[in-house]
Amino acid sequence: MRLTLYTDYALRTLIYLGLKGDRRASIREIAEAHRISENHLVKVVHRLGRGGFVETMRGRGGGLRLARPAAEIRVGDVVRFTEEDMALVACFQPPGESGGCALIDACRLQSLLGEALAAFMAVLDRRTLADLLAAPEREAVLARLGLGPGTTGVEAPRAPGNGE
Amino acid sequence: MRLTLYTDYALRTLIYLGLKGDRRASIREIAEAHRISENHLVKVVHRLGRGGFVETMRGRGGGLRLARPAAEIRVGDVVRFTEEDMALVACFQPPGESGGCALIDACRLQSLLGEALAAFMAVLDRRTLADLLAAPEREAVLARLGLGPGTTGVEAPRAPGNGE
DNA sequence: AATAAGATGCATCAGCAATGCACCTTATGG
DNA sequence: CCATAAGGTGCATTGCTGATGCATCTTATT
Ligand code: SF4
Ligand code: SF4
Repeated sequence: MRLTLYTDYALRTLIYLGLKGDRRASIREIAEAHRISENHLVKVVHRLGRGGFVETMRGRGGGLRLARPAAEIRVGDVVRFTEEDMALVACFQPPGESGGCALIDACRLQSLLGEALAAFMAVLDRRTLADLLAAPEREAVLARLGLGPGTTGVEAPRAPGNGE
Repeated sequence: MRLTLYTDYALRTLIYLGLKGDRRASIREIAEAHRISENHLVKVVHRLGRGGFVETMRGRGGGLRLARPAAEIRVGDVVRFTEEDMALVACFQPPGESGGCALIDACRLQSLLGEALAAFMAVLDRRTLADLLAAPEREAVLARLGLGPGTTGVEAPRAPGNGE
């Protein structure tokens, strides 16, 4: 019962971008702030881009930023999108693959687990990225990430220029 | 986001034992019925025994059966007991281990995931093994497992003697 | 004794998440 | 236009750990 690091990295990235507001961030910058593998993060970011969560821009002065306001990015959607394998048990995936349980089609456990998973996701769907950013501990996060205070664009979403 | 096969095997075993009622079953028997590794099941059963879910008996004529009535075995408890690693993300386990996230102590995601996990387990805690056995598809399960009908003790919970 | 069960520990396998590397593509700037 | 700084893409490698197999011991029945 574990989420992949991949998913957590995706969420960390979104948090970082949310704190940074309008300004773009490069993959390297984010990887260094979090002390995580840059190579791995490349794939995470790319996927987030294809999923419409972040907007990437190549070339000099490029980088990434949130594609939508933080308040419109539901945590549940991110998890659903980045976590590849949401099959709690073997029978969740289409039959014929990986063994196949003898009880399939006649097992109540199956639906119970499905129900539990739905409850899990429901909690995550109730919150957006903005909720994660609004934490009172925000300043502490900023410090840990090496971002200065007052530069997040969160309390001043209408930053004049987005020039990097 | 996956439960281990270990956990699923444990639940399958309990379902099997529940259907079998008072009669003991051997590990081999259960493994064959479910077409799963006997060696692996040995460990599962052993752990279930240490956890007080099943009652094992060695030697000839030995085997295992439920240690408590099915209605008193909560699904959530079984999952909690058999699933070793319930740390959804790295930060769930005590600090100092496996990297350590830069956001720890200041991350809202952490508590949100904890909340979601609690919701997940709450669903499982609401049901007992008896609920899994009472499914209308019971006959189908019995057939698939090679157990004859009318021998489960489920519809006749007040079996006169518990003699094996 | 012989046999049929579970108990226990160790070795091995296999899948896949995680990581690294090489190279390509796109954009900016001078 | 070329140099450079970004992201895009594919493939190779590593490492963890769940899953499996095997050998041996212990316990109980007949
Ligand atoms: S026992 Fe039930 S939940 Fe588990 S794999 Fe079989 S059908 Fe699915
Ligand atoms: S980002 Fe938050 S949830 Fe993820 S590991 Fe760090 S502290 Fe935990």
